[in-house]
Amino acid sequence: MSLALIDCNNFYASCEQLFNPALRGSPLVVLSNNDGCVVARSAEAKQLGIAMAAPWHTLKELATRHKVIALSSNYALYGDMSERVMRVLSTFSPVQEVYSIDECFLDLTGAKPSPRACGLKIRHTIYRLLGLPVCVGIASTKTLAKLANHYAKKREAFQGVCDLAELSLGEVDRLLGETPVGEIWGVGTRLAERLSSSGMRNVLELKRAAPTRIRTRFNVSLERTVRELNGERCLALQTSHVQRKQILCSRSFNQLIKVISPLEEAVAAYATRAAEKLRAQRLLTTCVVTFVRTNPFRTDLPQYEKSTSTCLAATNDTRLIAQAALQGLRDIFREGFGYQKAGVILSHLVSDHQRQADLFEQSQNVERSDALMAAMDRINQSMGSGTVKLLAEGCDPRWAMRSQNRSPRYTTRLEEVAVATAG
DNA sequence: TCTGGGGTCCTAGGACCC
DNA sequence: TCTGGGGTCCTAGGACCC
Repeated sequence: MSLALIDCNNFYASCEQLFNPALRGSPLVVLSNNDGCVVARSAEAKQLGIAMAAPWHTLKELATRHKVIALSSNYALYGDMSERVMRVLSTFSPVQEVYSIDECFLDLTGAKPSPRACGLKIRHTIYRLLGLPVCVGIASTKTLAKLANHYAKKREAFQGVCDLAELSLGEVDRLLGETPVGEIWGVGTRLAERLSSSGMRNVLELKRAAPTRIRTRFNVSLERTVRELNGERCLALQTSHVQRKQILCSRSFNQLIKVISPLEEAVAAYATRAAEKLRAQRLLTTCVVTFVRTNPFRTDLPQYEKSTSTCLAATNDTRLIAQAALQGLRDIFREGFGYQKAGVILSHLVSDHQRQADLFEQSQNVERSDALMAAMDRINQSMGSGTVKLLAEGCDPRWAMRSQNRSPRYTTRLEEVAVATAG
């Protein structure tokens, strides 16, 4: 079996450079919501030693010195480019798992003339059609394909496509021996530390560990990882659309909030967004969680964190969901803290065609609710998000996040569309 | 002094991913 | 001053049952 992992290089940064070629060749970073952390870096920014997820405010001096360009994230643009990439990739194999916004697995078993040749063609095609660079890792399991992709990116000799099956066992083990254990998919900083102190510092050392022993000393997930490193498939491809288990909407504020009224506006707005996502996925929720927290980095200030959940008869009505979320907020709000973040989680989701008749609810009400929600969604889709909204969201959201340097939504807003110009 | 054993379900929290 | 958002899975521990 040949599983391929296709991953776009520096995806967000590459998207920005695609629509604004003047950005090419400069160190470029894309920032998270609220312009908080670095979430993508161009090759030049990586060379400066800028780490993934580094807080932007700690990099200001370095950035000024090296003229680093920082853009706010533009998810409308990245989401649209992602769809195009996935559509092109789907033509190379009937078996595709879209794993994240910038990567997918393809089953290239039996590809002619070889899986690696197919990988090279994929790379060439995506660049020709969409202008985005991708790398391809190929192996017999997902965990190994992820590693192969890492080698395809890091080692020039592979020319962007690495099929571990084309290497000898000795060559593979030499590569694994040179790779820190933290590079493995599923091994984060905590596990890497624990593995290191148990004498497993590189991938080869973990590969040679006894799976059952790993299970007792660590956990079942790491046992699967060890088996996958040895070519035993434990993680299946998720080719069909899997139903979400929860929908979350939360944001940090641009300043600490001390009183409840702006929190209420924010929670009403998050509940509204979450309900929109719920309807878009044709789901109903039966449990609404509201949470708030202070800024954990401000050790000089008193800390508070609390969540609460409310059960509902299955619904997708923004009004009911917002009402439940706001009631939750009033239950957990405490005076005397500076709140930095709030959020709404919808869980215990069910499909909207298995709505259970509520004895106390007249079906008429459900129909009217459905019609109202559909009308709101239509208006907001055609005339812009927030055209129709709950009064509870407020009209002047001073708590809204920063996004000071977002590029135009070149591909999804007519008034911001990219136009090719001569010269 | 010695206080069953085996099972299920739920929740909170941790760790990880991109 | 400024430290993301949206997910998943696993585990431990408590409550409860017979």
